[in-house]
Amino acid sequence: MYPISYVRESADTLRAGLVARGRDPSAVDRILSLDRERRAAGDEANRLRAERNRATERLAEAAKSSTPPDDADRARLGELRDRIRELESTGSALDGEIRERLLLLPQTPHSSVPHGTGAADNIEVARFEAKRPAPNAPRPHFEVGHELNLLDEERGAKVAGEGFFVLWGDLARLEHALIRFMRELHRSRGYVEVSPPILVNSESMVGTGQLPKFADDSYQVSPDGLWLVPTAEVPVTNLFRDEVLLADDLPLRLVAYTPCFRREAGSHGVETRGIARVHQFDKVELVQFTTPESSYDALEELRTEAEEVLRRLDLPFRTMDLCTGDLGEKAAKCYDLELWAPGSQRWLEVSSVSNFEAYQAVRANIRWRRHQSAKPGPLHTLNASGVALPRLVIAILENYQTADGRVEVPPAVRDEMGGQKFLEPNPFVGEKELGRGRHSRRSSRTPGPATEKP
RNA sequence: GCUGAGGUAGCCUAGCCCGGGAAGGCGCCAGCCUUGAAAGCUGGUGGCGGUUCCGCCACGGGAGUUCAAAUCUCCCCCUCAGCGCCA
Repeated sequence: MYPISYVRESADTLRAGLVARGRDPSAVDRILSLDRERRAAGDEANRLRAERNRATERLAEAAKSSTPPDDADRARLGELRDRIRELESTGSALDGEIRERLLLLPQTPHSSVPHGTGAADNIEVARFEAKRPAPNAPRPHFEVGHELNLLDEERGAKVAGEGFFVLWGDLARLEHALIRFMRELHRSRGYVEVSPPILVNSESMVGTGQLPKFADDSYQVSPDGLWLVPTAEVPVTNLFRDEVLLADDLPLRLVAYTPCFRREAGSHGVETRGIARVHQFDKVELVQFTTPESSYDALEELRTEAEEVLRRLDLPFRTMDLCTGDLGEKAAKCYDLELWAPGSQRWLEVSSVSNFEAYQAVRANIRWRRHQSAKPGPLHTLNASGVALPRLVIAILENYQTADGRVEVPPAVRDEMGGQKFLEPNPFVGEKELGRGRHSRRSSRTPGPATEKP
């Protein structure tokens, strides 16, 4: 979000940013014209209030000295009150509409962002090949998961609904081991751990940009109207809403593990198999608060930090520099980290590394000051997944398969798994095998949409 | 959830009963003094708009009464204490 003063001063920059994103630049002009209306109403109200205050002073003076009040003043004041109320109510209606429109203006892309219209124009800026040999004829994660009775979408659907899943036995253990591994990694590299609320109020959702535009993407809980967080970014960034940080506090590096909840409205029917797109998942998230001049250094640091997770797990991945047409609403620049899933023959986005510049700081009123007597101004916020779990689990199930149908535990988390080298099958299955209901009649070898190999 | 007390500038506090220009202290900034610093003294120190100066807004948020609201009325939020409930 941009302050109205910035829109007045830098309308051309904003229009250019909208055009680069393939959006209509006239949104800026609509705001400017509402702003002119608003200021005209404000100026008139201001003049009338000045007149009112002077008449009121005369009446107050008369009351004090017990001289008779001027009836003309009283009559005029009645008129003024009505006219001022009128102007104030049109003024605040205009304020509301202006704010609404400001909240919907996307962040201007940074000058280094490649121009383009969609995902095809994103630029690969890094690629990592695993040191261990690629598996021979790998199968998709859900097949392996079902075979070992470790992955159970059927009971997830029964308990909660389509798009929910259950991990059993060693796969649940693996997930927790990965969470602990990532938290410890980031903590040891200077990130302070924080365990935030995962229900948040609407102000927080506006603060980080989920509202008002993306209300349909999140779950709202009745009867209190709180929201289940779609990412830890929301509660963690909002920790400092309406606060002023000192330069000495910056950069502030935070790491948080939370569940995340996404309605994925509009994506029904896609990716029904497996756990690449689900309504509830776990994620380790990194958040940074920085000074405006250092946020692009912080962006590279966060990218390195997220990539380090994948390197240590020895998983093949590539890093994409998102183009103007694919860049999220909030971000001035964004890298996506994509893991290669050889069983499904596709790239899986496991991390978005974004610099929001002042987009969130203005919405959430998070400020900093250079020294104690300096005027506070908006700081810059950034975040990176470090990383999202279901897709990481997918990549492990597909990259760590062995020829005899087992799945190896990545060496980096073996200690967290009591030194265990392979995932053991889950022996308890009830009357039927886990996860075999809906999909059991399908072919046992159905790779997803193929893309290029790493 | 109930009862009570509260919310005033970065922080602390007066004003509220009984309506009429938001006072004071701390902190911070500048100046004076000083070799330097402290102390002391003087001034400044919320936001917006036009800019020597002035105007408007601002007392948790909103609505109302009134010529006029920090002050009276109503609704909501938050903090603290006691009680209740509770993993």
